[in-house]
Parts: sequence; structure tokens; C-alpha cells
Amino acid sequence: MGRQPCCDKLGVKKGPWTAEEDKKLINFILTNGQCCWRAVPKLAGLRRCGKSCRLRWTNYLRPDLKRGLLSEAEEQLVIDLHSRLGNRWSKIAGRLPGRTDNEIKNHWNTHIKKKLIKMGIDPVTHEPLNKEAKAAENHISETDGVGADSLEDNSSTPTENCDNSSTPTENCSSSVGSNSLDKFCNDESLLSSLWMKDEPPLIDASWDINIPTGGETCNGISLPSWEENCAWLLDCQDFGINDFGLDCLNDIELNTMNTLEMADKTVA
DNA sequence: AAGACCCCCAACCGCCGCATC
DNA sequence: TGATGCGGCGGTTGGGGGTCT
Repeated sequence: MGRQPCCDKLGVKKGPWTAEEDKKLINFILTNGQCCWRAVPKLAGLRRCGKSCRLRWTNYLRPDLKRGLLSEAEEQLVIDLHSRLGNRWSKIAGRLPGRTDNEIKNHWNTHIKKKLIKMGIDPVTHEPLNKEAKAAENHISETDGVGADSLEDNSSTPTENCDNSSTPTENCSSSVGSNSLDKFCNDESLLSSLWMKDEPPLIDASWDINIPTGGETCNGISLPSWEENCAWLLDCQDFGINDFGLDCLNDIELNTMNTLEMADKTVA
């Protein structure tokens, strides 16, 4: 017997989300938190697959998301992490507060890849392109390696991952012929903060408990403020703050919103 | 002005790992 | 121990918008 599809294909809507659907999903999660995604569509009154709801929330609606292009620092961080982890976008995203794996993956494919090629660096191996032919010859004989896995375990420093890799993408980037990347890799304070043992996943932190107040930093990258994150939602012409059914917010959340509103008025 | 082309990114698809029974 | 359910991940796609001719 085959596996059941993740959702009942009949009557399930696909394609771009409407403002109305977003509202429903936001309302539901603000009220109930993130629980069983499969049940979310039904409980929230959405004709969507649970998977689709999860994706929409994590990639677009989550209030702790940073929006806009990746900064130079973030880009360099992505490059470095990719050289160590390969295409494990969720792991990479976990090191970039406010960024999603989808966003990083997209940015990699549309911007960074081209940039690296232009710089003469192979985006897969992070080796200089003219070395690729030689590297390919030698690669077959390289079978053992722990680089990325040991990184995931946070059991060693980055420089300790440089010896062997099971795949080209997991090679240490120390040999990359990019001055800026080398400079970045040699930023000990930044890197040490990235590879700290027992460091909790950044992205996985509960957004509704630790609402960033703005100006905070993580790994040297500034976190978005609650205000900034709400702004884009509130700017949507189709629905304003009340349309989200914010009456379902708890006191803390409402206080936060009120404080921000007051601050807005003060600044204005 | 309009058609062709390109770029970007939100969303989908299929697979995998883990938990549970 | 295998079947099943679920969440999560990474690859891919398609459509909208921008640019070029």
C-alpha cells in the first residue's frame, strides 16, 4: 500500500496566497501557536495543504523574518557556511537570524553563484575555477571525511574541519582565492561566535517569546525589530492591523504593539 | 508601443528521517 | 520489525515584473 498524500488533493487550493488566507493563518497561529500543521488548514478554515501553510508561515509570515536583500556580511557568511556545509540551506539559515532557507537558497542561486563565478571561484567546490580540473582528478581518491558533520555537532572549531570532506562542497574554504572571503574567515571573533558549543539554533528560537526590540545583534548581524517586521504586513493595502484580528493577541504582544505605536508617534 | 527575453522568488514536489504503533 | 504519519529539507518550477530590442 502506498503512502497517503500529505493532504487531500481534492479541494486543496494551490498557487499564490491571498491576503485573506494570510490573515487566517496569522490569526490562527497567533491564537494557537504552531502545532500540528496537518490540522492547521482545517482549524484555520483554509483550503490549503498543511505543508503549504507551514511553508507560508516559515518563509513569509513569521514576524521574526528580516526582509530585503542580504547584507554584505550576511552574504559572506552564507558563502563561508556553504563552503563548509554544502547545500544544507536550513543549517545555513539557522546561522542567519531572520533569514529562511528558501530565501538563502534563492539568493545563492540568483546572486552569489554568479558572483563567485565572476570572481573565478567555483560555487560548488569553492575552489578557484582553474584548479577544478586538477581537483576533479584527485577527488575520486578522497573518500573519508568528517568536515560538515562535525560542524553540525558543534564539536570542533571551523579550522578543524579543514582536513577531509566526503564531498567537494564540504571542503574548507581556507584555500578559496578570495581576499574578502579570507578576510572574513579570519575574523576570529565572528567565527568563534558562530561555532560556539551548545549554541542553540538561532532560527528555531520561539519568535513570540523573544520579540526583538530592534538594534540587537546576533553573530554580528543586526536583528530585525518587531516593528520592522510588522511594518511590511501593516503596509499591505488589503488589510490593516485590525484585520489581523489582533484581539486574539495576548497582553504582552498588545503592549509591544502599543509601545511601538507610541514610539512611532514620538519620533514623528 | 509591443513583443521577446531575462531575472527573481514564492510556492510546489518528492524524498528523507524520525516517532509511533 | 515493518507500516504509517508527520515535519522538514532541498531541488525545481512557473509566473510576474523588469529590461532589452
